[in-house]
Amino acid sequence: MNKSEIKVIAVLERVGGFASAQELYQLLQRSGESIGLTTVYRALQSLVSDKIVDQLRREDGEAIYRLCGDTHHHHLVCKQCGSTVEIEGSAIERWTKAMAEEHGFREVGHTAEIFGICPNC
Amino acid sequence: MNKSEIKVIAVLERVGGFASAQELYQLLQRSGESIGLTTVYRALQSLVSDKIVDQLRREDGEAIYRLCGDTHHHHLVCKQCGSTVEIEGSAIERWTKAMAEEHGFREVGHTAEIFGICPNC
DNA sequence: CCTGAAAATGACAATCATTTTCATTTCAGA
DNA sequence: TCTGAAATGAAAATGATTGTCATTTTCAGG
Ligand SMILES: [Zn+2]
Ligand SMILES: [Zn+2]
Ligand SMILES: [Zn+2]
Ligand SMILES: [Zn+2]
Repeated sequence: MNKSEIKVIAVLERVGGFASAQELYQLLQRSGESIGLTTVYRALQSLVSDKIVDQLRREDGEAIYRLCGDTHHHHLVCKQCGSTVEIEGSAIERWTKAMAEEHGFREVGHTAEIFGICPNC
Repeated sequence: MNKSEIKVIAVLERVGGFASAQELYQLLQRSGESIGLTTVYRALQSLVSDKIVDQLRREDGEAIYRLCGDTHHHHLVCKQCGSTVEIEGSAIERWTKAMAEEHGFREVGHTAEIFGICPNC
């Protein structure tokens, strides 16, 4: 965990939700931090692989990031405005286990995401 | 529904699942069709807005497309050798519906994939 | 304090999917 | 046949993301 990653975490805390790398870069610039765009990207990559931030995609394909809670969860994402809800996924956990057992797979993990249009849109 | 859109639908039928615009373009070229990449993109845009084709995003942000109404299934993928098994996902369908209803989302779809290590590896 | 190796940084260039431009071709209808 | 709107596609532009590489910072051992 280096200096840049700390700065990125701090700005993500201020944002309190999803933001793109470019947006985070702008925010850091405006708040007087000296940090390059490349470094913002690198810090985000590192934080994602350490599971400290979540990465998703806007409808246009741009990556967006936010601090992630530590509990395992899944996402319900609005296709229009990008707002997300963290949802309960015990059904998926059971499904994963059942399918893995049925086909003899070990060390299984899964990805699951629901997308649709939210009540506000 | 013009000539290009028909060609794109035909190749999507042959593919039988998700494919990117670039992949569809390659396939059309190889099968001797004369069609430009720009036109493939335009046809896909039009088909998406007519709800004939579903659009979503790969993990890297590239857009992928499939015909609506394809028989829907999920994949169990080996992390080592890449072999895949198509698996049944009615549990996921129910989960999707329940979560969407609970949060007031409309027009929902989902992605779900299990990865692990297969019996041969 | 030094000192040098390793890690971090950031300006800049490269990549690549997607969109825009614009000149040309098609083609339905008068 | 004539005409204009729609379709087409090559080429250029766009924009997020990644790669490169020279420079700077960090820091453990002497
Ligand atoms: Zn999360
Ligand atoms: Zn919404
Ligand atoms: Zn395997
Ligand atoms: Zn399903």
